[in-house]
Parts: sequence; C-alpha cells; structure tokens
Amino acid sequence: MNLQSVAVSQSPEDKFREYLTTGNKPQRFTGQQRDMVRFIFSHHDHFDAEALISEMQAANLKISRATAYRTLNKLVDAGLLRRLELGPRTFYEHDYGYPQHDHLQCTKCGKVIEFQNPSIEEAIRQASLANGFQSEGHSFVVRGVCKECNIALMPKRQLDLI
Amino acid sequence: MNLQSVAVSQSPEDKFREYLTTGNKPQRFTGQQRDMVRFIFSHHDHFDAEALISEMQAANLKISRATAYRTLNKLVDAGLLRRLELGPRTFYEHDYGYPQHDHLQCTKCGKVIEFQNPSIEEAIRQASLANGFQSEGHSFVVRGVCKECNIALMPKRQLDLI
DNA sequence: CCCCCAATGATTATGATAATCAATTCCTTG
DNA sequence: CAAGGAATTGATTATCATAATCATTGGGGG
Ligand SMILES: [Mn+2]
Ligand SMILES: [Mn+2]
Ligand SMILES: [Zn+2]
Ligand SMILES: [Zn+2]
Repeated sequence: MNLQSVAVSQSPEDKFREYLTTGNKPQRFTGQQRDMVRFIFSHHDHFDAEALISEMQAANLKISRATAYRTLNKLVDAGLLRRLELGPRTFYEHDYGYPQHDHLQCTKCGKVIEFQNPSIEEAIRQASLANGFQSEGHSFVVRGVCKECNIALMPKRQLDLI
Repeated sequence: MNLQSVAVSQSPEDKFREYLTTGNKPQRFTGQQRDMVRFIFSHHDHFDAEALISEMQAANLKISRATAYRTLNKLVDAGLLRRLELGPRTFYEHDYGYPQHDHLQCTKCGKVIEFQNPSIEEAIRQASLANGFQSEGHSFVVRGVCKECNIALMPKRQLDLI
C-alpha cells in the first residue's frame, strides 16, 4: 500500500516545464519529456531506466534509451524524482508530491516496502549537529526477507505451529 | 576519529582461514589472501578495490586485480568485511571486530564520517515488526557538507560573524 | 516562413566488476 | 619425497549500465 501523498500547488508536468524554461540557459519542454513525466507520475512505484523504457514502449509511447537516461537525470535535478540505491543499478521514485520515507527490500523476491519513522530524521539531526555537518539527504535501505518469503521458506513443521 | 573496536576471540587472519577450510568444499588460504587480510586489518578505513590494489602495490605486496576482487567477495561472505554503498563503486570496511555504525558523506570533498545512534536499530525493529519483515542488515548514508567544506564555502562576511 | 539552437537517437565509449582458461601452486597420498 | 589432482592465479576477454558523440531533426522566436 502506498503512503499518503503530499499536497502540491503545481502538477509534475508544470513543475518540470517551469524548471526547464526558467534560468539562464533555455531548455525546451518536448513531447517526449511530457510523455515521460505523465507516464511516471500516473502511478507510484520504484523503477529503473530499463523498466521505464519497456513499459513506455508497451504503452505505445516513443522513447529512446538516450532520451530516457537524459530526462531521468533532469527530473532528479528538477526535484521531481529521487534516486534510490537498491543494488547495482539505479532506481527512481517520486519525490515531488510524495512524503519522506525509507525502504525495506526483500533479498529473496526483490519486493520494496515503504515505511516512515520520525526517529530517523531525529538521528540525522543529532549526528549532523555533533559533527558540524549540513545534511542534504539520505539513503536508508533495510535488507532482509519479507513476510511472504519467510512463510515460503519455513519448513512444513514450523508452519504447522502457526 | 575511529570508533572503539569490539573484542573478538580470533584474529581476522585466523577467522578467514577457518571460514575457508571449514565446510564441504575445501578452499585454500594462500599467501596473497593472507597478505590482503593483514593489510586490510592493519588500519580501519573505507576503501574500494582500486585503492586497495594501488596501496598494496605501493607496499610491495603482489596482488592482481582478479585476485583482489575475488578475495574481497570472500571476505564479505566470511563476515570480515561489510560492503558500503557510497556512490557508483563499491566500498568496503571492517565488519569483524568493529561496532555497528552509519555514515555521513560529504558531497564536496568525499570525506566519510562515522556515527552511532541506537534509535536507528530501534526504527529497524519497529518497521520490521510492522511488516513481518526479517531484517538482515542495512545501509544508511547521510549526504551533505562537512564542517570544513561548510567553512570554506561560507562568504567572508559570514565567517566574520563567528 | 526562416533560422538557429536544443533535442533526439543510433552508435560508440567508459568504467567497474565478473567470467575464462591456461599456467601455476600447493595439499594429499602412497 | 615424488606424483597426482584440485584449487588459485592472472592476463585477457566479456558484460552491463550509463555516459558521450555527432549527424540529423524539429520547434519556437523573430
Ligand atoms: Mn519509496
Ligand atoms: Mn565506517
Ligand atoms: Zn520476498
Ligand atoms: Zn567536505
């Protein structure tokens, strides 16, 4: 189940357009970029570049690998997406309009579970204060085995006890 | 400053030898592996494969890239080293004989600062309990700007106020 | 309606790590 | 102590994700 979204004043599409067109160097907001933003923000999930490309092509949306990688980087710079360190490849998820949270990742099936805990922000505050550190963001992933995989891995006689 | 080490009954070298020779498939504990373990555990540090190779070669220790990568993986499996997610490449640090802790990483100079906070373990316990999740380990890195880089980046007039 | 400049995308490059495999080393056994 | 055999080594090659290249396309301001 997804977390509750955060109220925002602009649509992701408008925010990205603003990011691109505001500033010293003019950047264009193209049809492919618009398709990417709309597709990505049509549902919340954790995805990598390859998955995005195949899903968009399956949805009959034209996108090349180069443009996908380039636009993902721009979306991160614009504050729309957040990068996730979930293994060797880079994953992405919504940042704009989605609350701060962290992740449990199952090492058996790969599933990613979201959770929130205010004491994490507090721990960051304390450690930063103690070290004169100016915190800008964090990555927190707990690895382990999810409920379903735990049940599947249990010997039969242990299941009987439940 | 490093954290206080944890008392252990075996030297890293002995523990690795035991890991290699115990079990169904016999694995040899070679001179190069012994050199690597001794070198790595002669000082606490956060390093990647390339840095290890150059430092060992600078210390006149023979090591090939292939053997370095292979042995690093074995050291992680043996519980001697822990992998760190500090960006695109893989970093390593002592696990055996070193206490649980997490990291602040400076995005300006790359410096890595260690800190401990028991509320992080508690947050993991709570999130795991709430999701039926069996936790096995975690990665927690706070990105930001360290004290020295903060001072260096400050405009002169702000420095004057200190 | 042009023209310029940014975007696109096929292709090539990069860089870290893993696989290959012939040569070497080193335990085991007789 | 010699020989056999299995595991390790290391030069080389492969892989895989992502980043650059650069010729072509196209869109928006004048
Ligand atoms: Mn998430
Ligand atoms: Mn550390
Ligand atoms: Zn699972
Ligand atoms: Zn710094």
